[in-house]
Amino acid sequence: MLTIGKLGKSAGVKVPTIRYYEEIGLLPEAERSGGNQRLYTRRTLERLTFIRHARELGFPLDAIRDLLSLSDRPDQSCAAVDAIASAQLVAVEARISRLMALKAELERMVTQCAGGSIADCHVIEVLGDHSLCAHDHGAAQ
Amino acid sequence: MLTIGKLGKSAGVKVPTIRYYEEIGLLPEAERSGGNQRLYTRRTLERLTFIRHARELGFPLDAIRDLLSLSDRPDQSCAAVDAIASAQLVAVEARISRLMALKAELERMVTQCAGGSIADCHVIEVLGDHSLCAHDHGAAQ
DNA sequence: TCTAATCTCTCTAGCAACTAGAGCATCAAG
DNA sequence: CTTGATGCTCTAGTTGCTAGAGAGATTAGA
Repeated sequence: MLTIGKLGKSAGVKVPTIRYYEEIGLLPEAERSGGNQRLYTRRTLERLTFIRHARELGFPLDAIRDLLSLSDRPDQSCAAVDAIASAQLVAVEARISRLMALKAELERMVTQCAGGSIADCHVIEVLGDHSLCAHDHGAAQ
Repeated sequence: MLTIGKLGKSAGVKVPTIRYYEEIGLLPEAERSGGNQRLYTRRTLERLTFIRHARELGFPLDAIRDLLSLSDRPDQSCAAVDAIASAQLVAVEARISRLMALKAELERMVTQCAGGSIADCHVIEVLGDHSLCAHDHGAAQ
């Protein structure tokens, strides 16, 4: 059995985060030692590692919750899993394309800065007037 | 003078957001009508438009606060402005490259999904084991 | 002029996904 | 047996808003 600290270290997740995951029901309530400390099995380590990896891949906790409950039903079709992952892929692609537009605009702003006084600063000017933008960047997130 | 609703419509910012910006000191406290309703000048509309545009470009509110106070000192050098914009550019670039790694990994996961049962699902498998990843994606965001 | 619809006001609470800190209790090592 | 690391619970803070309650203000139409 692992204490919360060892579990955190093994999975690469901070201790308060583990308690948070328990609180929101992403991890089951842990067994307790005589002194009321949480004790975990290897099974929970796997589950937490899964969560951490999915978080690294940008999945929101709600999606992870769904993925976890799906992974507990190994005999079912993985279509639902595929749908969640595909949705995440679409979301990531959308964020990338928005960020590319932002990047282009920021580069234009910065390279056109003549390094003079703020009164002539292209950056300030562009920020004050969207119509000076070359690209049609939408709202970021 | 504009009411908060008209100001919001003109600048493309929701009414509660305007009040929030006032609360955190990003907008000055508005004048009030006899009936205690906020009244704004064209000057505030410009300021709010500036804020909205900077937000669309992904600047955090703290950076916007700095940009605004810099833009109030037109005679100073725009080096500080440039630094803020460049930092934002770097941040955007970093997020893009992280997202590209995520995208690659998600694509790999999704395309390798054979469409069978969850027990054989590549997506679930990869999520549970980071060493199956081809790319070294870091943490998202 | 009255009234009904639409603003606007303040206040609190909530979202995601944690992080930080206070003030204790417990545990392992020496 | 003590000491330092780790653990516990609880509250509150982060970012940038959004939603809702319940009340007052304003405005357009009849």
